Amino acid sequence: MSTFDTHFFSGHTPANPLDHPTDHSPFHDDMTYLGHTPTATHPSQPPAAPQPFGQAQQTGATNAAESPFNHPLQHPGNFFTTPSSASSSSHRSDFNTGFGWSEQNQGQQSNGHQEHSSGGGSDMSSGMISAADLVSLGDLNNPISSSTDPRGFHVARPHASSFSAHSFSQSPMFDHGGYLAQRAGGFGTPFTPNTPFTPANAAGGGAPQDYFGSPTLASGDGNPLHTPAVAIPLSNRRASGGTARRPSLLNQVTYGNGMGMSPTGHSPPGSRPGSYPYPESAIVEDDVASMVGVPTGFLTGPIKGDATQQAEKRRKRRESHNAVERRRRDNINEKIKELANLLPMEDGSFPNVTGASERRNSTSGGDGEGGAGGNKRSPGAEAKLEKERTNKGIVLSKSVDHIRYLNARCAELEARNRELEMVLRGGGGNHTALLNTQANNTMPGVNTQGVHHAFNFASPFGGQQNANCNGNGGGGGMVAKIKEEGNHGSGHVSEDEFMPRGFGGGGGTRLMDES
Amino acid sequence: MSTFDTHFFSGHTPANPLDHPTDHSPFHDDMTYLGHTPTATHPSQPPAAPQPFGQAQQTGATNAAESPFNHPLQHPGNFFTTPSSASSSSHRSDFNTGFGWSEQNQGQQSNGHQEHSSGGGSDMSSGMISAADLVSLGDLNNPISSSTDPRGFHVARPHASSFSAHSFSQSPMFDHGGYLAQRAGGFGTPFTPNTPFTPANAAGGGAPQDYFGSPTLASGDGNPLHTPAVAIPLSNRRASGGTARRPSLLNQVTYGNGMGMSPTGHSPPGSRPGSYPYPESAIVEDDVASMVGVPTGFLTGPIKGDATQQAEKRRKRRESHNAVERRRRDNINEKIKELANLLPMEDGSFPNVTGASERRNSTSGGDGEGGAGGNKRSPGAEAKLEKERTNKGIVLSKSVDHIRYLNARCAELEARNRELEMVLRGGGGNHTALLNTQANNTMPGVNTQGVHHAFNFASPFGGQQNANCNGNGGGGGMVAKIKEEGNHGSGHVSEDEFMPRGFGGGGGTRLMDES
DNA sequence: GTTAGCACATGACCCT
DNA sequence: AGGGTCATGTGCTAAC
Repeated sequence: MSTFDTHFFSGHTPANPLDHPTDHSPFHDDMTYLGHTPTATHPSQPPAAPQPFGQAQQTGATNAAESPFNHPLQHPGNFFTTPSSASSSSHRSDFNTGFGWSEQNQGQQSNGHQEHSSGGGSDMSSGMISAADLVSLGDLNNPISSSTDPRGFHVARPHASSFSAHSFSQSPMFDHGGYLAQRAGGFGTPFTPNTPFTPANAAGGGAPQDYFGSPTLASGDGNPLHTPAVAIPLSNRRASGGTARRPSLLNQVTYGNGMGMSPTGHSPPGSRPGSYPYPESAIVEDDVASMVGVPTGFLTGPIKGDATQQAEKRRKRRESHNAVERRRRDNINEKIKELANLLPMEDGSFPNVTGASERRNSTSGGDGEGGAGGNKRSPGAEAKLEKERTNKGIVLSKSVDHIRYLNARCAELEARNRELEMVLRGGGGNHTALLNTQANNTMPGVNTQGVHHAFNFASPFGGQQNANCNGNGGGGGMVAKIKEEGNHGSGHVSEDEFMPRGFGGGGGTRLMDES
Repeated sequence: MSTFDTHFFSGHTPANPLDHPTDHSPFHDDMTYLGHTPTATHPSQPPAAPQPFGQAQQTGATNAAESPFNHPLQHPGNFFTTPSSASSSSHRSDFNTGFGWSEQNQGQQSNGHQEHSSGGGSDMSSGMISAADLVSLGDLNNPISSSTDPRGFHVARPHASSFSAHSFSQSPMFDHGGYLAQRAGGFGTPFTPNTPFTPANAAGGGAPQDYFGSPTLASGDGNPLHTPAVAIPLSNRRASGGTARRPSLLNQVTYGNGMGMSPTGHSPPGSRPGSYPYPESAIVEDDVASMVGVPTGFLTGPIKGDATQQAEKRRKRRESHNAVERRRRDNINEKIKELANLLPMEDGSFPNVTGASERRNSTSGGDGEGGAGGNKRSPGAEAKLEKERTNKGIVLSKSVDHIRYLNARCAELEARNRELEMVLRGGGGNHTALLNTQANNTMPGVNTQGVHHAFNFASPFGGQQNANCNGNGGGGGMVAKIKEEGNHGSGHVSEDEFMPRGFGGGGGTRLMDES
């Protein structure tokens, strides 16, 4: 058995019925009805050799080829619609151009590994000072020592950070802001009315240190004494905040309102996101001294020796942790993006197919909707569209719906298969009836053919999810049993009224549990 | 057209072929082969009335009924395995008990709406003081005015917060830490060696204020002057950190090592997570004074008037923003949890089915694996198992795989359907051949029956994803075309080596693109 | 000691 | 002006 073939919950093998006194598991049902052995293997099936995680899926691959939707009736595909787009529904042609998903992905997939180290200069990017920092400043006789990760006072001088050169290739794809411009702009980013004093433009405008612009190590002079003379508003120096944020390539193409963007805001195709140092936060003594308004001498003395030790430790740990956390976030975002790529678009196509955006861009005026919209597309439409497209909550919600749909679809197909095989086996002589009657059944869900009676797939995402991909055939009793047990009594978890901004009932998921 | 039926990318209606000069869209393909009109509607299909977002899915509902896996060969179900469990693969029975997923969800879904307000006392929970706070303290003649969201000094006295009573029913389900104990413990939580001085136990141990224990408003005396006399280590008072963290019910059941847990650490079944006030961060003047070690008088004078104005504004916005952000997080987590519930377990069952955990708990020793493990299950096995189970990255990755599998499965079923219908239509007379030969074809992927030749579903998650749920029948050319276009050239986005900790190749997704 | 998981609060940005 | 989304850094925890 492979190292990776470990089963976590495998105490009871499916072959052992003793472990299933009341076996609801669909596992034991007859999948190979009429001798048909499915060949589609589940991803969990083969004990595959260990693979790099990021390569487990092919983001940006032929998602359209995976599309289960081919019929307009079956797949309106309005996966990415929003309630806020209600006003634009009258002229729908406003939104059919400039999607550019594939281009963005192309830009994103260039070079995989990216090393990044913090610059040498004083770390301006994240100036959060914790209360602990201050209390230890004022009350050094009361050290916090019992913690497993004791915090000391941050008197660490700016360091040539050992940012550990973690490799993470993904870039966050859900950046809806204009950080790209500020980041990619680097030094030259001009001040804009809306971005008053970010570290990026602060460094670019006045301070000599290049904390964000350079992807290489120690772009500054490395002299820790070079703390910026200009009093940078420290509201932008917080560690936990929008500072030192990596650009997002997803919106790189579509986002183009130019607000605060330098001409070089768009990084060239070859360039990479994540190529910024992302310096970790570190409080410099001088900074603190100026912050609290006490003379710098207050910080000198025996304090410094101990504090620097602690601070160095803390700093190191913080940086490492930040890198780990960043990788984790990137991974999650990557997965969400893959999910988004697996979801069908409004027209049933898939976002990553090459040519999809070209199709959308090509003949925007040629629609038959009576060109109400015409070309009066607002400049932010694409960005908005992209936002809706890449909203994490929406993507996840649609993914849930999509899986449920696919389950229902599989169940339907299997029922149909069983039907056909039964007829073919010679059970019923009504071949022509089977083949013809359903052709006229254009209304989904009102199927009265007799076989589908156990499953109403008209609203498979309604209250009762009896979509079992192997259908359970005529034996719908088990499904109903599970349904009654698990659903009505204990279901209905999410009761809040929360709806993310861009999320439409557009998903079309209709709940019948509300009754 | 409903308000929610807006199409974002709908400039080209599917009915208009002019918009698709080179139409890759599977939309136009023949889905109703042989007159079979699929009834499974896509979630995006009906222009449903707007629904509360959280109700769009039924978390914890009859997920098992949606299972597409019925055959052991087709679904090993080792979705939640990890490489770290390699050592335990020899005695797999160690991990087959105590899952308790359904119970946890039951506990989580009790009452939906939860109002929470910050307590009246001084806000101890989050004591982060930003650099901006300090710079405005020390350099008040240099106000930060250019920002659209200027930060002032936090001199706001503890306030009966207008925490805006946002309702959010979800609770975070991915809390792998022991926060629950500390939180639920509230007052009585004893000090533990590893949790030196959290606000919770600090409040419980010495300070009279009940900042975390009470779900109701202003559980303290409400007197803002009652700042704690004891010098609480402020390293635990940071806003951006683990403070004021809501408990997670997902691990509530399984997490039981008792580390730092009060006897009442486990909230009763009827109780709710999220019933803690989650006070927003606010720096009190006295706190700051004590923090920086300057006399309180330092903060008095003309400073206070201006600062309080600013601080109040900031505080309000911060609280609102935090609430919004919290809702967003909860929503995302809720969706991920739903995805997790849609994923099959190792044995093919689904986590939320009532009785699943009982099944797992019932006869752990009855496996036929040769009870190597026996009962030597480590106490943290369940927690660990639960962690693996609820790892966000794993869930998302598995979801991607699962969708791809379902697509492949649908395509396979449709091909089979087409096959059967062709035979039934009278095309080929080899009824028996069709019905019998595949029965012996136990090796997936080596199907040589002729119809499946265009699609090799043996490794549908390999390099080329040609799993189209409507199969495109004999016209596999289009799929191949898309494949060639979109995949090899622009695919392969994720190239990093990152693999989340608990994630095994256990997912089994094997990539063939590596060649 | 290292790595990883999570929730959290926050700043920046966006749109309405 | 308010609400929303995002990335970030952090503290805490567990596991290796």
